[in-house]
Amino acid sequence: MGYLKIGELAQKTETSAETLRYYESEGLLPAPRRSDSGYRLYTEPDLGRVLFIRRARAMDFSLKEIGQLLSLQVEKESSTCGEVKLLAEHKLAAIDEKIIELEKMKTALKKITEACAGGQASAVHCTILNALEA
Amino acid sequence: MGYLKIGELAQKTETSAETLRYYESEGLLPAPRRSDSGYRLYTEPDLGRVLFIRRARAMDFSLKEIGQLLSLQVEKESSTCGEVKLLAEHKLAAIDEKIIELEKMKTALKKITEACAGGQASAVHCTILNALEA
DNA sequence: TCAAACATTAGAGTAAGCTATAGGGTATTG
DNA sequence: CAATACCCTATAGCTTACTCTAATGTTTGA
Repeated sequence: MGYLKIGELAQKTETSAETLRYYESEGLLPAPRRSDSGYRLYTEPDLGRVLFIRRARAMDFSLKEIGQLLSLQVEKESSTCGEVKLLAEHKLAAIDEKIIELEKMKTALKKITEACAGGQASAVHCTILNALEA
Repeated sequence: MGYLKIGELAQKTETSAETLRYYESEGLLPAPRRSDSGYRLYTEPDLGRVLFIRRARAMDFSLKEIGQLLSLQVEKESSTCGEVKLLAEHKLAAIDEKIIELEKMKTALKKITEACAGGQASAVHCTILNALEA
């Protein structure tokens, strides 16, 4: 009792069984106990770990980075808060860079799109095409 | 005279020869004339087309979308300005969505990062790990 | 003239994060 | 007991936009 089969864990974590096996193959999840018939049997801590992974994924951490976070987590006693914070700050900086890049794109694209009259007019004089050409 | 070999075109457009051949294979660039020895010979319009592709890439258009833009451009007479604008607006919306998502991530990550004391303290009570766990 | 720099092709490899398939065995429900 | 739903492994495929390799031919400059 208390064990979760892979499908149940998948449901609780809004992933798929394939993804969970994939995480295991990538070393993000420990190989769980098996039933006599070879089914994976997961426990509460496994559930927590998968939720951790999903949350970190939602924050755009890569699986590799999540692996680092997880090992820091596992070795909490010997890890420092600073190590964890450093990872988070790097990620924060990367996110910021992405946003800045996208804002630039947005501004440029908006400018040329707003200049475009649109409608049924022939594209011969379309300002968007012209902008991309010139 | 006036023809560019692939390396020259690559240099002028800040791409690589491989990338240009790849664009050709993907139908984004027309198959150019060849020299007697089989070398690709590019013309001015080809240069413009590659620059168009690079600028559109910089705006985050996918190669597929660029293909659409290019065919609209080629059939300017029969295309409407509206068609072009629609593509641009979709792209703009997609960029906006990405920005919003990243802003959310940023906010969440910033919050938990700022709460973290960092430093040499053991990670046992690290607020970042706790936030990801809970 | 001959080496270096450049060109050609077909095809494989890369990155990330899954997703799907084939060919099985197992558990549950009626 | 049978149908169905679930699980297993191993392997291949997907997506995007390149990037590289091997084996070979061509052009250019000293």
